[in-house]
Amino acid sequence: MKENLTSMAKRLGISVSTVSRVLSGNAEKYRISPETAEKVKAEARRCNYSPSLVAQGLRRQKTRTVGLLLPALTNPYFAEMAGTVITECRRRGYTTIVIDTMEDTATFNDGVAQLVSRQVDGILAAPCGQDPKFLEKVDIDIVPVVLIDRYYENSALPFVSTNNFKGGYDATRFLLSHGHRNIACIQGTPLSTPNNERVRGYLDAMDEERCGEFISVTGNEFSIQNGYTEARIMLAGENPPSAIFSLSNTITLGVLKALREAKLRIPGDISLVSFDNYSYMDYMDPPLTRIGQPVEDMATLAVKILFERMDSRGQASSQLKLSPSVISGESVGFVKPGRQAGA
Amino acid sequence: MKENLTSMAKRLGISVSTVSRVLSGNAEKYRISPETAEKVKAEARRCNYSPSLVAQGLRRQKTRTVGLLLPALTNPYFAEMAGTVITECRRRGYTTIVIDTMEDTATFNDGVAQLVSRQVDGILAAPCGQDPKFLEKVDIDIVPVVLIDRYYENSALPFVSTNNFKGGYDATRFLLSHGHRNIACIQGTPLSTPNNERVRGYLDAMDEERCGEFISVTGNEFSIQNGYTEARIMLAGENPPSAIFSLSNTITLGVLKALREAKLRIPGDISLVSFDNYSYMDYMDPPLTRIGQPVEDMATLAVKILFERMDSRGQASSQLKLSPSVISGESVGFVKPGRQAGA
DNA sequence: TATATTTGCGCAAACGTTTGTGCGGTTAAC
DNA sequence: GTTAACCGCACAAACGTTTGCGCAAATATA
Repeated sequence: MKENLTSMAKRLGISVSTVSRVLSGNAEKYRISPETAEKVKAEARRCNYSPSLVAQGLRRQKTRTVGLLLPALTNPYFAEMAGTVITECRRRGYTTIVIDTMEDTATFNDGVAQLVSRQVDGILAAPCGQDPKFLEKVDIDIVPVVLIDRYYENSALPFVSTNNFKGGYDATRFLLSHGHRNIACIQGTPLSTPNNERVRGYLDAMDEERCGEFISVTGNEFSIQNGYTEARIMLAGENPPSAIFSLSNTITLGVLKALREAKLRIPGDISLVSFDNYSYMDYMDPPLTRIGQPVEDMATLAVKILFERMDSRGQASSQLKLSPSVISGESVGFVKPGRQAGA
Repeated sequence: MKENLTSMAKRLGISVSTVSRVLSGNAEKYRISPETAEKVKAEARRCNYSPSLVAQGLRRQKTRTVGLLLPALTNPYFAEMAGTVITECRRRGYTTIVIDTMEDTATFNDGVAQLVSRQVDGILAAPCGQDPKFLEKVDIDIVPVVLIDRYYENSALPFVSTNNFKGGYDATRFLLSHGHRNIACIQGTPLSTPNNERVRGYLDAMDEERCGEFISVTGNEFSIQNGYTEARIMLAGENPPSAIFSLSNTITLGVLKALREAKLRIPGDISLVSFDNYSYMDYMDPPLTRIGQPVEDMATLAVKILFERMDSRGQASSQLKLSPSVISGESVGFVKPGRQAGA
């Protein structure tokens, strides 16, 4: 049942090399006669032979496989990314090994080691941890690496990411333009580039508008729980914000829970802008105003760049930040001018 | 930089076999002296050797890899499944190759062929298409297969799925118990087992309550678009339902869009129950009443069964249906008794 | 007819492991 | 002082491919 070149060669009474050459499409290159070639192909069809990609991988030192490391597939943002990457790789005849690193640096490093052991031809990663050294070493010595979503500040590793600064900035400006001044920002893990860039955008916008006194950045995780906790603390404080800028879809769900418990109406009592975009957000109460990331474009581009690097290692390292977009919902209201002027 | 047994053996002045035996933990089995063993291990650490899993795979005819085929990673239901499967496999020292079949039978079959070529040690699949023959053949001749979520009616292939019949039945009974009689069901792809079982549950419940005259099953795809279209048609009809039973999260989003456009209030004007459960549904307008599937349990169990079959091929084929749960939201209202009695 | 070229294909090494077998040397048994 | 048992390791084949090289026969050239 498990056919291989040898068994077919034996049956045909010819050598393995001839069979191999025919089936790998090198018949004329090696001057195999059309008749022989046809016989081989027929036999291959007959016993529906499929080559062992393991053996091929060993011999060719190419596995036609790429590795994908993501922090959490349960996050629909990364799930969509994974879907696109897998499909794009498939289009090119490559299969994808996915590793869910669970936001854990050890698991991440382990995963990279696994991929190297498996001799993948390229690695796509949203890294965990702050130290680029390991990945840089892998990239230089072993196999090309392209980062996606998250990247390292001081590294030449190529990446494709959202322009998170712009996202943070635009979101904040959107709130400012509606008269809000006391705008609180609830962040995710403070160690990741996307988070820090979003915060920087928020800070810049606030500063531009001379709202330094209202600046408030809290939270420490991209999770529902974190959003809930921070929102509760905030609402219990003495000068609660008129608007919240939530840095992820998960945080937003937590915030919503807190607001609902506090019986606050959106946008009547408080306004909300969230990072990330999913169709369900149009059906929430109220539909959310949000910052959409071009997930599909990012994934497609990252794959493209990875394959370019796989083809020829000489490429200049591209570091791309794609623009996010503001998607209007109904979760942002106007504040009467002057109302918050005196803090 | 890329170390292997040979290079290390050469440097140590001993044979490859000895190095191999030490590093694969068979030192004492082959009576390698502790001193030699230590030297080898030290050298391996020094040049941080990691074995080529490709070569190992070829020699051992085991790749420590499982293949996972899913219809659409963009669906958070499958994304969560993928996450759990990947993590469970990782726990056991296996990596996972994920294939997104995009609900396409050809892509699915292709994917299975790929996995076979790559000599995965086991396959986990939510199949596309109705013909179990191919997969059965693979399962018997090549590598164990376990189905997940979707399965074949007349096949001995093991599977783990939700008890979709119960889900459909419970959902319908829930609506019936609130006085609804004219309950419309919007289905997904009519060729998949989950869909058909859910519909069967709906039909059974309706029949039990002698509501045969109100039975209405429409739609043909697990998509937002389908939900939207069918809901619109339904509302334009002459005897619109008082409740809708939507067979997936995606369909539900479409239904919501249609209802909103028609300015119908939930549950005031119309009630809604949806299959699938996500935390965001608690924050919708209104929070949805829904049927939750035990995704994580399913995935964990499926992996468990797969590994049992991988260990010893003799296992009895287990076919499991896990119970779904009704999660109460606020999208179902009471109907005044008798109101719909006369159709 | 003798030489050169081409045609069609097989040999064998290599990719990096694993593992059955066997060999020389030390130690034990008698 | 034989023979037996054991210890520590090396040899080589195998897993299923790919591919450089070369060989014999056929054909072309002179």
